[in-house]
Amino acid sequence: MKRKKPTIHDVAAKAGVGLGTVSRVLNDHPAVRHETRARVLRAMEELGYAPNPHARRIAGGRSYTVSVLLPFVATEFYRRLVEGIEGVLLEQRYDLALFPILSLARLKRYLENTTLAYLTDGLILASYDLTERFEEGRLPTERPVVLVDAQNPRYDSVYLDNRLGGRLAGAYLARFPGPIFAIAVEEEPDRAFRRTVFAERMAGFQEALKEAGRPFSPDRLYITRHSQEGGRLALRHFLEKASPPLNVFAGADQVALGVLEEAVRLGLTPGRDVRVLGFDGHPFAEEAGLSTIAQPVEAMGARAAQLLLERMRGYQGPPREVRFEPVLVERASTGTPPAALYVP
Amino acid sequence: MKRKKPTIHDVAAKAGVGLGTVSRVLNDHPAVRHETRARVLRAMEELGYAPNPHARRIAGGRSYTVSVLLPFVATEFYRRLVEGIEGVLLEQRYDLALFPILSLARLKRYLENTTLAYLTDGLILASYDLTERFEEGRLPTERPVVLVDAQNPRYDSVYLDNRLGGRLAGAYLARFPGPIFAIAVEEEPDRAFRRTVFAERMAGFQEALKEAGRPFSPDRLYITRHSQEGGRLALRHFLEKASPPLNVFAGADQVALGVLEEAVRLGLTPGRDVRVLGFDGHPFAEEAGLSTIAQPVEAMGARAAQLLLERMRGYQGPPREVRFEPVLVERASTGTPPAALYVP
DNA sequence: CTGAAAGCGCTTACAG
DNA sequence: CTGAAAGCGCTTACAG
Repeated sequence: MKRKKPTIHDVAAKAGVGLGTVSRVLNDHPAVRHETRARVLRAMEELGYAPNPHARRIAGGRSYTVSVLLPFVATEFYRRLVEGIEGVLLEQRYDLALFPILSLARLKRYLENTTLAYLTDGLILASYDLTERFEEGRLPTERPVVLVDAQNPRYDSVYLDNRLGGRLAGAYLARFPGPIFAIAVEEEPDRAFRRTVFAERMAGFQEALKEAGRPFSPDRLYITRHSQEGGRLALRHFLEKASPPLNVFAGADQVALGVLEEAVRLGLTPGRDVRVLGFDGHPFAEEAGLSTIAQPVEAMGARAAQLLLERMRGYQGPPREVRFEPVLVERASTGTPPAALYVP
Repeated sequence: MKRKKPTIHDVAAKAGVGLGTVSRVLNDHPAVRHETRARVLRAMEELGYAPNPHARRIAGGRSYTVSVLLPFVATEFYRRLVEGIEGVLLEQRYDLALFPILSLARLKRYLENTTLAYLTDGLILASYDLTERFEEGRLPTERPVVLVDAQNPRYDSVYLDNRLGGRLAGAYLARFPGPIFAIAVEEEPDRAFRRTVFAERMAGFQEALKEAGRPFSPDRLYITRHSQEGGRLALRHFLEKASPPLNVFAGADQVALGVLEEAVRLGLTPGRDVRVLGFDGHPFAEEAGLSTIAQPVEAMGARAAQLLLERMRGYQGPPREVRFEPVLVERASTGTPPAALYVP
């Protein structure tokens, strides 16, 4: 019933060419005549050929795989990031292996030389601040490493200017009447990761408010974990301190969504009684009509993958820094027409 | 500086044996004299030899890898489950590849024959109810499949008796004076997964309460997402309906933790003013002194891995069902001495 | 631009 | 119990 999977030999025979030629077609080698390539491609098609990645790995002496180490938090941010990385990698016939870092012990194990992650040609490390965990702030690996959503002078780093995002948020909300509140997101203390992005957002936010002549008072800050319910609690808290209309900057879209949810539950009108501004620009924010500071997460992932690919191909230059800028997107939750871009 | 990694040839030469013998030692083949084995092992040690998994895969014609497909939710439950699975797999020199199912589209892609997950020798599917998504409730793959935290008559299934867990909770809380409340956990509607475990827990809970002569009234149920803040909101809600002391069953430890947190914030004493019972038996529950219905997650994962390994080795019998039973663990949050096991 | 050959590092019958 | 050989499905110089 099930015949054996076709191999490169079958393709070569069918196309009437040598093995090497088939391999070249597979690898997009330029030195193949157009017509030959077409013939090989057709043979593959007809045979239903799919290359065996393991054979490729042993013959090529590489793994054709990139490890992505990321915090074990299932948020939309990482979904988008992985999507961005994967897009670039698959195009180059690289596989992506995900290593959720459940603990620091596990991160170290990942880097041991007997482990899967180690057998990989390069790694992308997301959101991890290296300096505090490893000696000299270097990972114990000789493979190329690229950081994303993090920064370190020793590695190529792709990151968002979170402070600028906070500034955009502050400058924007300062235009509205009514008191201004903010929700900061706090990480679980027992995580292997400590992120500074939320603190940076808040710092930029307070900076901009001050410059606008509306300094932020600390008692208008609510701190919660990264959950929608956290946003609900925050709004309740704010409403004990002030009456609508009020303005809320949430450090993450998901939390902002909770503010919106609670506002509606309480019979308040978002965009009028409660103006809500999120941070992230996730797709669900658009559906919810949530104004937000959008970050190009997929593009950041893609860029990180490109930098890594270059390193894996031998690029030896000094560490590179790629800084992305967030953008304010206005929607109904701040009472403005949907999808309009705010240009200061 | 960096010499080439040693191969099986180097080991064979150093130990003064043939290639085959080294391979046999690697694979725990019984037909190797004890002394020979020791010699080979020593040679490996001295050389710092580590087998190349890719070579193994192509020579053996198998991937020596198991795919674990699981929902993209980073909870303690999945951390424990993966740990249990991995323990068994690594022992047998199998690798584990994690595939977080970000969407249904992605699940389908995982099963396509060009994709990584497909190249695997078997798969473990966690928490997924197949029947509603695929024709005839079968996955489009010919590899062995084992379900864990889920049940389907067509596949080996390893699961917890969640209803029993709910019953234990109900029978236990019925012993205490004061009103009884419950918190049900709801899944995000847009997830590719729909889990029935939380509903089963609640059904068992209400069943037991009824049998105890203390039927549960629907207005004492609060529904929230799986977050600690959800527990905080729930307790606030309950306190609007009744005064302490009151009893709360939370469908998940994390939510129960939020109840505890809020109780303390409000100056109430857990175990006296508010009795809280969780569900899961996660390590953090012990630290928090949280009474809970404990499930042996690691053991469930390990069992699933064993069943799969048997199938991969050719076992052809009919689908097997392995049912695990939860256990009530009493701690301070219900006012009882820590770590005592409740035996009805 | 293309073919034939060597080789990647293992596993697996097959003899002995 | 053990060795020598064939083979897994590719990639990569090397000729031409």
